[in-house]
Amino acid sequence: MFEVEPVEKKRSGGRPAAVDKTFRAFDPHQVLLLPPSLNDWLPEGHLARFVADLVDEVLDLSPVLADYTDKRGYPPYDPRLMLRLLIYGCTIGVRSSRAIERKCTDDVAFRFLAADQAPDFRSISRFRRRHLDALATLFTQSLHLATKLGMVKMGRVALDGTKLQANASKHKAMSYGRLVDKEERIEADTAALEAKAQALLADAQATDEAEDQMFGTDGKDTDLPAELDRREKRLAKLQAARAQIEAEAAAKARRRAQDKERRRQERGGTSDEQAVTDAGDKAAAKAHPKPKAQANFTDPDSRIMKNSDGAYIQAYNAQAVVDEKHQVTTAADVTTNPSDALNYTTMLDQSAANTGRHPKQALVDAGYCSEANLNAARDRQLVCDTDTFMATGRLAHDEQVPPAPRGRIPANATLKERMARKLRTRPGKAAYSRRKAIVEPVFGQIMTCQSGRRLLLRSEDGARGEWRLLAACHNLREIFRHAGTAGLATVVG
DNA sequence: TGACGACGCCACTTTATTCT
DNA sequence: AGAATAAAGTGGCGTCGTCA
Repeated sequence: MFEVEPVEKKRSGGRPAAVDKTFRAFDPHQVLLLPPSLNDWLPEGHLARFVADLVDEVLDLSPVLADYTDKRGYPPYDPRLMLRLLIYGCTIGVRSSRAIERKCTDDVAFRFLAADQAPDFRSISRFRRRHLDALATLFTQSLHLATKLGMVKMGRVALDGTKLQANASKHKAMSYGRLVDKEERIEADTAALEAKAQALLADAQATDEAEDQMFGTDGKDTDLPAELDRREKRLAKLQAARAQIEAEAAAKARRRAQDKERRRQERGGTSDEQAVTDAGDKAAAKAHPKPKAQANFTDPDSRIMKNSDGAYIQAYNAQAVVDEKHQVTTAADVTTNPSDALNYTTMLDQSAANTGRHPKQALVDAGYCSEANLNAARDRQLVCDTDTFMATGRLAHDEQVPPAPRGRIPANATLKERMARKLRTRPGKAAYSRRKAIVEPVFGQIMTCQSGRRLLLRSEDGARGEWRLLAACHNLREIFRHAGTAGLATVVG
C-alpha cells in the first residue's frame, strides 16, 4: 500500500543534517485525498477481524438483545459494537472500561471494531454490568464453537483452581471481634454527641435566634449534624459487615447440623426431612461467629485467601476444567471458599453439562483430596466412566518419589491408599504428569496476556461473570489460533 | 500523593405513549 | 393535533477505593 520511494536529498529547514543519508518518504501533514476505509487499516487475518466476524456472524446475541424491550428512550450503542470491544479487549488484556475507551481513539484495531465510534467509559462499564450474565453465556458459546471445530476431545481433562485478586484491599477487611467493638464505641460516642447537640440546641436557641436576626443564618454549628451523619453511615457499614459474618456463621452451622442429622438418620435407617430442617434451624439460631472471622468493606463477597506463593490476598477462588487436546476450558466458575476440595464434583458436573460428555480421565491435585472426593471419584468411575487421578499429598522438596507398587492391592487398603498406589503406577504417573501442562498454560495466558490476575468488578456475581468472560476469551484465542477466520466460515456455512 | 477505575447522582436528550 | 409525561441511555461530576 505504501510505496517506498527514496527521497531527493534536501537540506531543508534550519536543522543541519548530520550525515548524508536518504530516508524513506514521510510526510506527517499529508492530506488523504479520499476518506480512508477502516477496513484497509487492518491486515488480513488479524485477531480483530476474527472477533468482528465472530460477533456479527457466529455468536447468538439474543440474551443481550432480549434485555431491550422498550422502544422508548435514548438509542443505546449497538450491542454488537460493545461486544466486539469487550471481547477483543478481554482477549488482548485491555479490560477496563476506560482503557477500552482510550483505545477507541488510539488503536487501529479498536477503531476498526467500533467503526470509529468511541463510547464513554461509563457506557462500556454499564453495558458490561448489565449484560454480565449474557456475557457469561459467551463461555458456553465459545465452548460449543470449539467443539464444532473438533477441538474438544474430553479424553483427558484437568481441574484446577487459582486465586483471583478481588477489587478490594485486604486492609479494608475487619475481624468480627473488632467489628463488634467498633460498633459499640460508635454507638456510645453517638449517644454522647446527640446529647451534646441537644444541649447546644436548647442552650443556644435563644442566642441563635438573636444572632440570626443580626448576621443572617449561616451558623457554624452545622458541623455537629454532619459528624453525626458520618457516624451514621459508618455504623450502617459496620452493621452490614457484621450481619454478613453472622449470616455466614449461621449458614455454616445449619449445613453442619443438617449433615449430621442426615448421617444420624442414615445410621438409624430412617428418613425425616422435617427433622433435618429443624436441626438446621436450631443450630443456625445458636451459631456464633468466630471473633477472627473477616468481612471486607469494599467487596463483602471476597475473602482473604492464600495464593500459590503463600501470600495472603483479598480474593475469589476461580476454578476451571481444561481439555487436554487444545487447552479449551470446558467449565469455569468462582467460589468464595478458599478450599478447592468443595469443587471436585460441581466442576466436573458443570463440564459435563456444558459439553454433554464425561471425560475419560480427570486429573486433580492434592488440594481436591478429601474423603468425600475419594468416594465421589469412585462413584464417578462407575456412573460416568471417568477415571480420576487425584494426588493424595504433596511431595516435600527433597522427598523422593516412592517406588512403584508391585503385587496385589491389599484387600483392606483405604480409598486414599488405593489412589496413592494408582498414581505411582506407570500409567498413573504418565497421566498425572500431564496435569500441569494442561492447566498452567491456560491460567498463565489468562493472567498475563489477558491481564486477568486482578478482577475489576466487585461482588461474587461480578467476579463470576468476569472469570467466565476471561475463560470464554481464552477459548476464542485458542479457536483463532487453531482455526482462524477460515474456521468460522466453516461453522457458519 | 497522584493516577486510575468503579459507581452513584443528577441533568440532559430522545422517543413513544398518554392526556387534553 | 399538540402538549405533557414516562422511560431509558448518556455524559458531567463527585466520591470512594486501590496501587505504585
